[in-house]
Amino acid sequence: MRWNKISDAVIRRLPLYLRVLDELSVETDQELISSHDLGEKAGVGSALVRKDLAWFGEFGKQGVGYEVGFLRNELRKILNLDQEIPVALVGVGSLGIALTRYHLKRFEEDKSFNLKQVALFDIDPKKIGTIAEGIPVFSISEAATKVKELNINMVMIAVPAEGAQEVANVFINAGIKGILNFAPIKLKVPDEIHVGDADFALELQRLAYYI
Amino acid sequence: MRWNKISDAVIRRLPLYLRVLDELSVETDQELISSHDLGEKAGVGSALVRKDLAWFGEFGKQGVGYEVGFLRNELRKILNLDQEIPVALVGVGSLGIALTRYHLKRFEEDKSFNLKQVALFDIDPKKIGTIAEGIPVFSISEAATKVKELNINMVMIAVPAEGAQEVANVFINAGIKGILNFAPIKLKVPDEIHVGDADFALELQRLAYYI
DNA sequence: TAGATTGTTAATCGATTAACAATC
DNA sequence: TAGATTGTTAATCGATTAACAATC
Repeated sequence: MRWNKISDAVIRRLPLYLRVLDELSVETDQELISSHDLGEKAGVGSALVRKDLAWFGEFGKQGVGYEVGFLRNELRKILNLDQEIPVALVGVGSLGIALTRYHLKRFEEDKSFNLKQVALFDIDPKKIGTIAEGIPVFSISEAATKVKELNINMVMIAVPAEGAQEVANVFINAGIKGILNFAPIKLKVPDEIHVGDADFALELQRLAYYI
Repeated sequence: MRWNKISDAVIRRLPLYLRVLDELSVETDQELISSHDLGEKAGVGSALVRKDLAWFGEFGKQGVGYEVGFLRNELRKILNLDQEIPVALVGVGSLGIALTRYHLKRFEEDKSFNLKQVALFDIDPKKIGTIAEGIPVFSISEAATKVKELNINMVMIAVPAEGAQEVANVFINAGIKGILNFAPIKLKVPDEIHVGDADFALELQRLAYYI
């Protein structure tokens, strides 16, 4: 990476900060923010905010704080969100469709959300070749071709648990770098592939503990 | 709680272990599992598996391992999943509907997923009073009544960001204990309320860093 | 100048891992 | 009995917080 081995705990908070800065620049004309305020809005201590940002540069001014627009821009660059990132989704079921709609809405509304959904994949012949929510549905057998053609480097997997590992393998072989996995299964992937888990059932079960 | 102050990091792994044990008892007739194997399938070190479980009791036998069925049962009890837990969802948009379908499927297929969706809520008069996916849609103004009547103690919030905090407030006042929040906003809640964040856009943005 | 807030170092806190005696 | 694996303690590792000199 461009900065050597910054902890994932740090990276996870950057989108949180970015979200706060986006809100600020849309909803207010506030031009400066302190680490204290930014932390409060993001749910993070102010010292940690400063430490996180300091990994990437000196973005603030002593006695003043951080410039909202500038910091927002820097965070976008760090997260590669200053360019449009093509993303695909596999599994055109009701969850897949809903995620796609939600994604499209987010892409329209939120200027920093530069992840563009460009392709859908499924195995159902009835779905392949159709257009869903304005996005073409391809066969999973076309993965390698389409990943290259459309420059896709991230996929969301929204297929049943049984198929998820196989789908992951196919797309990893096709050359993608990141997976957001909605299936209730622990994917086995090579070290260089990053996986985000988005199985909301796990989270619900965790919350049940505290009832 | 029944065990005093066990770290949330521990609690988060329990549903992971439970998922592995569920698979095992459905797909194989394996009756014993070692902390090593359980850890491998859950993506956790074996020492940590033993330490996590040891917080709640002595569930294993030296030289033998853990009984799959027994441990599964114990984990269910610990997570309160040995009883049906009534859950509601707020926001009957396409995301809400998809989550509901997914939830219902999961509830049918997965014996340990004892979280039952019993009510939907929305503000749209056209939706209120209807039945979606077999579940009645109530007005958010009925929250207090329905939460008591149906014994709801967890809600999933799938409304736009602008409305999420207000919805959270209403349901917290109605007496719920846990929130699974799909809206892209940091909810402010009292200490005793537990919130799970399920904004998949944040996770996608994180993954973008590693491209 | 006086007040505020950064960037950074040192101190603390918590979580994971290693190791091993106990024992099935 | 010999081999395996637990439960648990001690060691390590990493992440967060406190504190403060530098400086806007």
